[in-house]
Amino acid sequence: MALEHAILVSLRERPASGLDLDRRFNRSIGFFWSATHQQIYRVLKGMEADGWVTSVAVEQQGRPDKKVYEVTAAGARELAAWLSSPIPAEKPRSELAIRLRGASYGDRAAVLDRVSEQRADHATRLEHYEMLAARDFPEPGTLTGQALDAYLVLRGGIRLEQMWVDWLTEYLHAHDSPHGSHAPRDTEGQSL
Amino acid sequence: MALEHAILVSLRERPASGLDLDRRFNRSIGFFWSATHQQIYRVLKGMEADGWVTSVAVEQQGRPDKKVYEVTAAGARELAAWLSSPIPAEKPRSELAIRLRGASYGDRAAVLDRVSEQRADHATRLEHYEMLAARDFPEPGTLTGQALDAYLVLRGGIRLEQMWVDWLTEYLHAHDSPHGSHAPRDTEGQSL
DNA sequence: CGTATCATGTAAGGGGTTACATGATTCT
DNA sequence: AGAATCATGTAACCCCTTACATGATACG
Repeated sequence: MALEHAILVSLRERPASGLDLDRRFNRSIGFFWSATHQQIYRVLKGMEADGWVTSVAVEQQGRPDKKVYEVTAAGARELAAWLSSPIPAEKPRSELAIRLRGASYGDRAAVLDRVSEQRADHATRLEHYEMLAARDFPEPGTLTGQALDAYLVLRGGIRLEQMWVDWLTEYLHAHDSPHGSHAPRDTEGQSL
Repeated sequence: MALEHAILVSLRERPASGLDLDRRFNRSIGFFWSATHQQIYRVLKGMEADGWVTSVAVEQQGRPDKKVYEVTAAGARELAAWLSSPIPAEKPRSELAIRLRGASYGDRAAVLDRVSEQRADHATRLEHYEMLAARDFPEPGTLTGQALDAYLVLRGGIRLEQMWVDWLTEYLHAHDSPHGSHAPRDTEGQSL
């Protein structure tokens, strides 16, 4: 049930509507948790029924009204309790790893192409995260509290993307160079 | 639908019963995909109905019979097609990151304790993976085909655990030291 | 006028987890 | 006799995804 708590964190940082939250889940928070708008609206409804959040209809000019949610005292209590509760083991879920492992049971060249695409995606995301870090946190040494946490989570995103790029580079390199009887690839100009 | 294909990969490496697969999902394959035995049995039944696998009852001495599954030609075709198919974007799911991000809305000391536990877990897993790599792949440079893939996936597990240890170390250090003389140090052990 | 964006939903179904069930055999 | 392991399941539930729905206003 981490989505509820991710929403609580986001709403404590700043009140928001369902669509606002949807946008946030495509940005900072979404680096480590994803959610669709359907899910967000449904969960918000449940959270309001549980008394964790309240909503106020806000009129806008030239736009439909929106329901802006904020965290109640009960919601803040729930979040605090959750933050101190034991962390269940994270269960791995990487489809790409299965493909890497099973590559010899299909068209290896095709798999390597997919891996190259994937590496390019991760490299792009890595650049994006690094840009965000430089833009939003130019002086990390001075940060404290919530801003420091936000920065450190972004650092995690950078580390994770860097790991993917490194790993996939190792995979491609191991399959390209040593017994290089495969088709020549190396489309992406990637350093090693 | 990656579980079916993870099972196909595993069964192509070697035929197995449901419980065998369950054990494998706590080992090599499980480094990047987890599954409970209930799920495995249910999915195996569906796969047999679809004609992707067949089972043979095998008698054992002093133990109950077991149903050993192996991949059919249709299953092999399905796996090959899947391996060449586009890879959907991996959707992040890290409860720990949400806790890091939200730490200032609860008892920070308690959160830091949880993070320490988590770091210790990842460090233990890292050691375990490195032991497996040293034991099972003493000469990585000589590997090819399926064995090379298995090794490279294990390398990914090592990289991932290393990333967690480094990240959580950075987090703890940033919140421990009074003044962030911030030099996020990597332990990035470079590969072959 | 048609398309895009803002904003909030409903409905159906897939995938996964948790709890419980069953029956045999080996170990202490 | 009791516990642990081997081996295979059922049932209920929860979370999430995919597809579809609605109605407004802004843009070209």
